[in-house]
Amino acid sequence: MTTSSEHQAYDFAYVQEKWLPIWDRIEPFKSGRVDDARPKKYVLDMFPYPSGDLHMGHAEAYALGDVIARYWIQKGFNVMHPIGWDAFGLPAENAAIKRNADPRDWTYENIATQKASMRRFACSFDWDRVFNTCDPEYYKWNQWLFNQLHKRGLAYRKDSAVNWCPSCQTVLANEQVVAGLCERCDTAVTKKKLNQWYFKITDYADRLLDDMEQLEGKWPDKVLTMQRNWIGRSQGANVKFVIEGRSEPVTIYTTRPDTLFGATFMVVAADSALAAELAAGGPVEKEFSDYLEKIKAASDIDRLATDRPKSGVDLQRFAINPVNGEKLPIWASDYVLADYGTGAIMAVPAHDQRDLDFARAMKLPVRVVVETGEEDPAVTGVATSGDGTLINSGSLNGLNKEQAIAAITAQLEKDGLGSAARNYRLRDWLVSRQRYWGTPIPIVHCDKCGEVPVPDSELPLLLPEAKGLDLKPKGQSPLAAATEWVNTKCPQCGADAKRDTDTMDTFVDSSWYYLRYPSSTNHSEPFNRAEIDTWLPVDQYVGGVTHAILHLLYSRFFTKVLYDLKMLNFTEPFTRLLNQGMVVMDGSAMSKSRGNLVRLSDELEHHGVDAIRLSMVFAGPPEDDVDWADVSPSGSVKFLSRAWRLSGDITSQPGVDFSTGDISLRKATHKALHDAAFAVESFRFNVAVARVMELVNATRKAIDSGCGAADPAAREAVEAIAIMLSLVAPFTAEEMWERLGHKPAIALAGWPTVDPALLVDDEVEAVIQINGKIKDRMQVAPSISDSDFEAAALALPSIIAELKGATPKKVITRAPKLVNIVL
RNA sequence: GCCCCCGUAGUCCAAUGGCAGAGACAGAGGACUUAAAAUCCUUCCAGUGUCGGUUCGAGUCCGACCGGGGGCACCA
Repeated sequence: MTTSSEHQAYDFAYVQEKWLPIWDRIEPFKSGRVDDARPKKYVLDMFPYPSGDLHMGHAEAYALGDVIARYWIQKGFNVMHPIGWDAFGLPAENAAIKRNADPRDWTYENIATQKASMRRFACSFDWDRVFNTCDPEYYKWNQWLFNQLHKRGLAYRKDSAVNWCPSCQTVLANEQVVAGLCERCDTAVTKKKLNQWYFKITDYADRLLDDMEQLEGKWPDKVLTMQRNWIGRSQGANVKFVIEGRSEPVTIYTTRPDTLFGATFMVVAADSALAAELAAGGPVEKEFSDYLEKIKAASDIDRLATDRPKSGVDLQRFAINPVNGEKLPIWASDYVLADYGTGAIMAVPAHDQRDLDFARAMKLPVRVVVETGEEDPAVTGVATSGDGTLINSGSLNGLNKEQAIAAITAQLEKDGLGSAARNYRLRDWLVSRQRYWGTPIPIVHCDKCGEVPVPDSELPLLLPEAKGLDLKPKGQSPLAAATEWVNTKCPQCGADAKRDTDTMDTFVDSSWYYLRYPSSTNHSEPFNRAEIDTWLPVDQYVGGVTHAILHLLYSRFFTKVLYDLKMLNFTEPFTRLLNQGMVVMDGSAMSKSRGNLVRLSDELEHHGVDAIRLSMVFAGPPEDDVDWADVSPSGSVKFLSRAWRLSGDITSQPGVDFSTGDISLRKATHKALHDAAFAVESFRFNVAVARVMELVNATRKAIDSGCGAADPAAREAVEAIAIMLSLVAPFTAEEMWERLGHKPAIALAGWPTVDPALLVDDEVEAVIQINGKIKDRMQVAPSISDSDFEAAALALPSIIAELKGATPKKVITRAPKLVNIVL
């Protein structure tokens, strides 16, 4: 075997091979031994989906997560940095269909591949805590949690028009429909009336919104905004309208009750039960059903077109406006949504653009009730939705919008005609899927007892073997064909019964996985309360912004449910969130079809693990996309070898007293340690790297033409460089550490204590300005007082000359950096 | 259409309201070398998208606009 001294050039391949087995033995990243007195830190990377080997995106994400985890370890924390696999889902199933194989085999093979790659990538994971969501030991608890939700009415079934992907042949959650397309395969999503399982996330809408206060400043604003928009709370009023010829009044929801006097017609959602009822038996029944057929045929894409002309059917029925007794014609149209509010609206064309568009198309009257000073909407075609003075509105006349809303809401409540109300854009979470590779829903359907949960003692309800099942999508779960599995006895009455054949959305799996890591081998409960209390909530979560709504919202929901079940003592799962950007090539996402795919394995082969990690971290702020075309992995190699070379130059012995070392290099070292720590804690990892580069440059210079290699300050500097580098380039750092005479592992060396005395400069260069323009500079002591500083500045010959005897109007002094003389 | 983020050298990016340049890539030159590579050193390059405002002082704060990116989108 070659020794490191024989390697006079930096050889990343040799260093990688050398240290991996040693680290395997030392296991520096095991967390949570019982006697561990260090304060805890839970650093979590979003777990990967095992869809092949790791790619460039993984490399970036795990490099960044590693900087954080390794930093806190160096700072003396007991860090848990676990990893697992989000292993259920469609890609495995599709791959299995294509190869006529078992999704299990494909999945576990990919997990093994990724795991090996992560080890080579030197991820600081605690390998003792690994689990996969497709392990029965894990999905058992999915089922257990499903039962908990079911028991409390938070998991329920209903008939509804659901999003249906004709290609995947499965239903999709609202969150999985992106611009009318299936998020997975980009097929246009259609609607289908089905009986499906839902989680009642809408019960938690207010808390999901209000608890975001806890996350302010700790999560990216962007994500908080996206979640707020997604939940979409709106404040308004419900108003009851009497319908001629119908015993029950119809309630409508509006955010503008102040415009009630301006309502000139009513619209009900064409696909609502109410519309069908109002049309039934009337003169327009045929016209209505034709219209309904037409809009059902339209895809979501058509529906999304903003300039689509308004359409509808006059139902020839009438509603009575409760405030003025006017008869309003009732129309059915698809521009009103059946599942928002009450599926019926009052139309105020003067002050709502959609209503105005409809009124103009159908030649319906427009009545202005809020004078905004703008032109008549009936003429311009532009609704005036802003504030103004109420007119044509009885007792509301003269009020502004806000006053009118308060007044009319109070009046309606008093008269029993309406009440203040809230609505949400958020819909309940559709969790059932008609596919094989997921957690079976633990419900038995019994003719006598109805929905009966599989008893906890019988969990996990194992997924039947894939062998012999046709996994091809056909609109019904493949599990339905597993007759032996489907046919069972009712757990309650013992009669013949059938199992539910749907599986759970894989987002159920990922909604609570972070709770499992502390207890990943616990067989008797999903997670252990004492361990949860020790480790949770997650201190730092790292992952892509693609999960800004779906995964993060669902996880927050689960946490709140579990809090209500008294299984947790916190209400937000992720204290801090960092969203890393994507790795792109020449400005666009990498893909095989684009021909701009960069293979991680090739990059690692050419430049080594450390250089790739360094390139990812140094490329820019972590939230920004990394354009691989802009980064220079060979530059990273160059820098690493420069740093590595320093470790071979040091001639002093380990343990030498640094305090006798060269003061200027010592100052540079302590400043770098201080600044790099600050940069890491504020997620400016690229800046932290720059600080290390600076110190490397300063140390090179000091050794070559300054204090020399034997000076204790040189050792102090190089040790600091190695420790700082260990966050980003663990192999190089470990090799440097050994060449410096230390034993592994540098990951546990500890961040050197910064001496505040060494952070103070002897002298600083101050700037003297006149009217904000720099006129002179001077060297001053950092501790100089404002008055001394000002006097010294005014005494400078150049300043005296410049002032020509004029008296300054004002002098702004910021010791020790700047004096600004205002004339 | 509404909301959010971002515009700094050829490129990627730094700069608690206080000297626009920390770091790097690319380029140029030099030292070393028979030469090259490697290494070391030196160096060119913008006044911060545009216009206005606040301020003693603005890349930084405010407003408008231009350009780029993202989210939501008939949610009454």
